[in-house]
Amino acid sequence: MEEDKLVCAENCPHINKINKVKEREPKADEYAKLSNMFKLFSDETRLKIICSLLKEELCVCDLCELLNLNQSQVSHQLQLLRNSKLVKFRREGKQIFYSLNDEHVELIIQMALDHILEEEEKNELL
Amino acid sequence: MEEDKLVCAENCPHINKINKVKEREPKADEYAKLSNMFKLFSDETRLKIICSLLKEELCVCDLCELLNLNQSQVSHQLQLLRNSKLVKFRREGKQIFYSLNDEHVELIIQMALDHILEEEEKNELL
DNA sequence: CAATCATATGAACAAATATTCATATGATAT
DNA sequence: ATATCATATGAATATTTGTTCATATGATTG
Repeated sequence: MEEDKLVCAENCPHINKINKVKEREPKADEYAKLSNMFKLFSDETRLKIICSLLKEELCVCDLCELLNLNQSQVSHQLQLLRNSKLVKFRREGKQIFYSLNDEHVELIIQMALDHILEEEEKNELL
Repeated sequence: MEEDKLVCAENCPHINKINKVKEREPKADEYAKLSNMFKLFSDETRLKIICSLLKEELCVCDLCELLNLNQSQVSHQLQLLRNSKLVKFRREGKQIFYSLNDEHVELIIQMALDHILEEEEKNELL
């Protein structure tokens, strides 16, 4: 998987820069958790589910209807979101209502939207 | 890909909620851009590259050395980051120096780190 | 201008992820 | 207790994504 030989040993690697980065980079397990978190946002279906739950507590078939997805698809994705504690849920009779479990999610998405909007503005200046 | 029949048509879908969500959800192309953006953060190798560039402008073999990856791997991942304009680069002789192209990136990662830390705190309370 | 260095790229393969279909579960109503 | 409804889950398949290996490119140096 990983190589251990240097690519351009003599002149290239800028050791002081590298050390500077190493000093304050996230820890190994933080990288893992971060990428897992972003993985949840990286599938469009899941992202739509997340964004929907941002505004309202919804049951599974609300999500099916809203996003025009079949029930299995929604349930599978919700399972992933549940496993990583991104959503919480409560049963009410036969239905199960899902909602978001964290306030950071909205901020993260908002930040990413800001980024996208800025990109679009840049492109319009061409 | 997608189903068009309702799952539980009579009683279940909460139409007013659904409409409320629909009113202010991101547009189709925004969803696509958002998920593509998060996809870039979702691979651990790429995330490490991004986090490294957060602090310092680095050349390809700095990244190889720092992250213990082979050159091809790094270049391929950098290509993805370039294509979506997340990084910029400049040539200096034989070397090519990469750096981040956007300030939102740091905020997004910081936000996600905050989320993770909060999760950890919650778990310690058990 | 040939050799070398740093990086990029294409194609083949491997691994991870999403979707589907069939079926299971657990709650309610009859 | 049986039927039905809303949701969950397992396994098979399809799709996407990452890694590797071989090779190409473009700049520099002798």
